[in-house]
Amino acid sequence: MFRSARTKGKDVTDGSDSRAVTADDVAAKVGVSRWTVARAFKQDSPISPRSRKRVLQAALELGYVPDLLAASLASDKSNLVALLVDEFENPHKLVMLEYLTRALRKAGYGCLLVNSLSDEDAPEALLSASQRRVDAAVLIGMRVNETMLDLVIGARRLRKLIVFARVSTTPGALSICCDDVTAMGEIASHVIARGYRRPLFLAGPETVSTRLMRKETFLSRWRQEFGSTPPVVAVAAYSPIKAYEQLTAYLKASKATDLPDVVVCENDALALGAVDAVSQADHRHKVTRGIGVTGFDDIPAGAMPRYSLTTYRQPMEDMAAALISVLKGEAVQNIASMRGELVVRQSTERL
Amino acid sequence: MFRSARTKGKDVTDGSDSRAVTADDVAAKVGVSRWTVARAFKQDSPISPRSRKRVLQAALELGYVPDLLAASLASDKSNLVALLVDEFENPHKLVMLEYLTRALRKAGYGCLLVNSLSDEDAPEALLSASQRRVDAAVLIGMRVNETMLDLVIGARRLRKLIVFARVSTTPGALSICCDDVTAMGEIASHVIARGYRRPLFLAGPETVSTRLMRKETFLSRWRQEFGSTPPVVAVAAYSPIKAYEQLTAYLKASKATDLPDVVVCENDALALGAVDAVSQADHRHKVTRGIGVTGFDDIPAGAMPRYSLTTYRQPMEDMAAALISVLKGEAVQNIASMRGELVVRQSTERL
DNA sequence: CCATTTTTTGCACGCGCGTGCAAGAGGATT
DNA sequence: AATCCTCTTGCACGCGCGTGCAAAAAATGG
Repeated sequence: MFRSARTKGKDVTDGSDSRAVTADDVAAKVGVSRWTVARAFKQDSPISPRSRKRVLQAALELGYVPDLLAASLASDKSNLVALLVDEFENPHKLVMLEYLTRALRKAGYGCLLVNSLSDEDAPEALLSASQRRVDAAVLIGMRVNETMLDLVIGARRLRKLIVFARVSTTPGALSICCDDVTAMGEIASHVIARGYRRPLFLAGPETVSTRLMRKETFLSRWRQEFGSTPPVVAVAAYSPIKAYEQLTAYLKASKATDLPDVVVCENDALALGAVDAVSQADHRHKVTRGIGVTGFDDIPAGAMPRYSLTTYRQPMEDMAAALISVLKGEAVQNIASMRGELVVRQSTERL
Repeated sequence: MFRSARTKGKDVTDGSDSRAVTADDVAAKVGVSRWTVARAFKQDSPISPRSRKRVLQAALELGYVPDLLAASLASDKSNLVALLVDEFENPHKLVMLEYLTRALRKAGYGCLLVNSLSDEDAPEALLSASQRRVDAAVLIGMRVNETMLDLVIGARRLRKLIVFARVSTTPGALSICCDDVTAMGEIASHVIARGYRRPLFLAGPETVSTRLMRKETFLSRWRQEFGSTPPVVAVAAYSPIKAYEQLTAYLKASKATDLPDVVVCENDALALGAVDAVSQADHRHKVTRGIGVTGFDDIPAGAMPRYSLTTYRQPMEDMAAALISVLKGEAVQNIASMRGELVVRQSTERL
């Protein structure tokens, strides 16, 4: 009862009252209204240079920064983008995360990373993202699922659904990726030019890889060129280990005359395993050392001298930039058919 | 002027008005108040089973889910955790992200992934996270920086600062990691037991690795055991390539009699490069094939037959669980000295 | 059947900031 | 000096939900 008026003031002694400083505090200190403070923090808003300077100065002293949460609620724009990832075994995911988080942060967006625990969990993952009012959801190397679409279209919480690094013809979902057909065409040409004639295609899980045109492209190109269809091995997951195991088993089971002379892989994760499988000392006396290998993605590990993997680099920088443009509502050219480049290394060097 | 009252209603025809459905909508449909709707979605709240059922049913039909953004603002609890990552070259980062995002999501937290672009950028990264009112910021394998602490302590926006997988004695920052001393002790014992006697320690960037006790532990243990201090090579970054290059250069420059018989690495990222460097055909006629290598982290690539790396696995599951406990405000035992396990593979098998 | 307890429901107020518009200040013009 | 225009500032209202408490309803006991 004896506590005087200053109890409510903010100069309570040590300032250990844990309330965060708001725009009102800054406004009071400078002697302007809260809205002027807000203007000082927003580019291109009508405010006198003098006021802005004083406000920013005071904000600095008080340690004020605008609360994006409140801003999101009020403006109905969160500047938050959900990144949905369904598996973390493929090292390329880390590369994508690096590029995306970098680009998004520079553009002023926050990233909500959502681990889509399993396939069935995907819709729930998307839902949990939408509950945070994200401006867009980006599926990183994931495919869209019917339930997910219903969710998006149904409850209108999600403004944009973007499929990154994978084609998607699903209406309502925008896809940012490079042109698999052209890319795999380049790989095929390279393989052919190097003189390989008995390719084996190493694909990912059937259900997933149907979405990638890589296999189709390679096979049909080969048919067209040589009239025969190369064998295909479908690996159970995009993981080097699995690829290693399955390819090793395949090689062991093959007759010496049926051995491939090159293994064309759907991506680098598989290719790393393939290189390992191929470079084993022997497979029941069959020499596989000279077998070539190609990948797709150009992950850092592939550049190691030990792998030295011939692969195809997707234009990540451009793809990330395209994402930003899409978020800002700008139109983007060739958004689903960007061009990358073939990276030739020793894994396709004939001995 | 002629538009009647229904203009404002929500039965405008096709429902294409993009406003998301709120608790009020559900409440109206069921014939209860908004608060009852809220209760239906919250565990352990006083609500009759009947009401809850009806509300949830209506919510399902309308496609309603609570808006976490508004909830955060109102409750001053965002259930959002910022994950700060400063580099994406170390594959172990992906492993950590997987464990953390999984555990956090299961516990009902969202993850804000922030790419701390550079060392100087770290404070700003942290600031940008705090602007979203995160309940905690987790530095993944990053070290705390003075400016960051000021920020945290100064503006009281950040409730918790957690350093994951790295020790930190900084007051105000809580560290969740395994006991480097014990861990490296096990590695040292293993190396000694295997009969290696001329170790080389491969460390990361000087400024960073001083925070890790691994180097110190190994060196002092060796001194204690044999009275001599092993040589150290500090690699410029935790990247396999860099490690490969620098170790290769070192081996080339060494006299044949000075070659190490084992390379003890600060982590797997370095160790992968080390294995590659060591297993080269020759270094100016010096045979390095038999040199052992040890790592730290147990990244997936190390398990590949080609590397088959002896390493130390951190108890990621427990560490993630510990993080959850910390977030919930529970006390955790041995939070900075958890136990992992030595994983022995062929890279320390004497020929 | 009424008093009492327990369960269930409703509500005022606030979280921190954006939007759109109107009022005020300052300068230039006639 | 009065007028007009431009630059700058202030404000009412709302975003969707949580908190704490009070009112209402249902259940219990005698």
